[in-house]
Amino acid sequence: MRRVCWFRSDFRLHDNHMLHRVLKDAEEGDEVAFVFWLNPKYCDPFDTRHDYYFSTMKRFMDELEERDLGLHVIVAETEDDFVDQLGAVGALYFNAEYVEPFKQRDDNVIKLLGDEVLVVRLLDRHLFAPNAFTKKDGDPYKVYTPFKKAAYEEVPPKPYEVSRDRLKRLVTSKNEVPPELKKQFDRCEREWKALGETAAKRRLTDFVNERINQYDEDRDVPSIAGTSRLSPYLRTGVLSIRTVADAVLSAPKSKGRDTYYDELLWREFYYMIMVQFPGLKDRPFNDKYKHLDWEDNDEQFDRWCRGETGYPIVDAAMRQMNETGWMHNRLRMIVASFLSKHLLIDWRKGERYFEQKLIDYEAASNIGGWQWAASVGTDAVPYFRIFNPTTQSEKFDKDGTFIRKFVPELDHLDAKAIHFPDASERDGYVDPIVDHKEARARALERFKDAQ
DNA sequence: AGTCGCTTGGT
DNA sequence: CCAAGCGAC
Repeated sequence: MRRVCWFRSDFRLHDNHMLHRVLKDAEEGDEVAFVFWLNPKYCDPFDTRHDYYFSTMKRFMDELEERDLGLHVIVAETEDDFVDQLGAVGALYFNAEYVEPFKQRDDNVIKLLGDEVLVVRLLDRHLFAPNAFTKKDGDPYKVYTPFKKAAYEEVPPKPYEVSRDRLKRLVTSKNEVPPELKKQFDRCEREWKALGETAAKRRLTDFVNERINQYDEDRDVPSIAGTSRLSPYLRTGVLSIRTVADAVLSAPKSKGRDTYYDELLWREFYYMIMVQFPGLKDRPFNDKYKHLDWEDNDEQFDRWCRGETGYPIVDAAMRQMNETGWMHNRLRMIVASFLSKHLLIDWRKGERYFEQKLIDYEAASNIGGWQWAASVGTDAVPYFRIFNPTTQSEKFDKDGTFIRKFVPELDHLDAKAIHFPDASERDGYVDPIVDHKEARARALERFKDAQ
């Protein structure tokens, strides 16, 4: 039998549910093929996240080749065409996606394959199934804390073993780089550091050994590497969430460790919410804010995107994302609060801008985070908790180290002035596009109207 | 996973 | 002046 493993965002050989399972199922005389569907539709416009994704894929293919394995790449724009090009399939294996449009795509492919083909769709990208926890009445949780309590009762799954030797014996596919893929590889210009499985595991080990104990405090300071910085690996599947959880829970108990594990559970929570309540990319969880009167100000939105709001911490954060494809989490909260409260611009525009730019974009986490910051989500920040960007800056970027890095025109200012330079100190920098006090009052009023 | 404005009690 | 405490948003 020909067993096909369909790689999507899971560029790794270790702890891969799909690979573990196919090796378990394969019998004498079977062959295993690795396939990848390249859909040119999703490659334009080619932004930083594409650069990161395809650079990661290239690295993965190099690693496969070293082991005498390879990826059969299919170029197709429709599910029909993809299934046609799959060739003979006895069984199809893949790690499940639960969020649209990917779930629908997978459903369509399964349908086209017909009843003759064994389809094995596996939980891999998360620790727990999206329906693993429900309240006593059977409804899904809508509030994080009780969800977390339920999740703490459960032991997360251990990493899945994948035998390299058995892979080598069974896998017959070889690397192929059709012109369309070559084109994407050629468009990659960035020098990404630390791509691939080995680098990812090293970063995990380093975080768990050296930094996790201080995570609860250090994670809020954008100028230091206090966070795990594992999200790009989780996004591309270079690192498995089980491997992460296993390493974290094996570390000595500490406040930092528990806080970090809670962050993994926030990731589980938001994905569970997205599965249980479809459509949240386009509508707020809280119906009350369905018709909130957002400002339609393209100029201010563009200024926010470019990092030219005149609030140094906001601009530094946006420039970090524009330049590197990643933004520190404390800053994600600050810029999201600024867009949705100070500018009163629809959170969906910000969510989509993040989608375009972030190399670690996960729909559920991003949408959950945006709805949280904009106060329109489940278990969101109350609308009257409005971040003061200057206060946040003074608190978490005390001496302005982070601002100096991404807004060099302010580097000459001292640690006091840099958080919000006054008119005489703004030479070469933009004036603030809104007044904090006025903007705050306007947001309070607007949200109050919707109560 | 807030901030503001006010009071109180200190210099 | 300023820190700490508090209720309100």
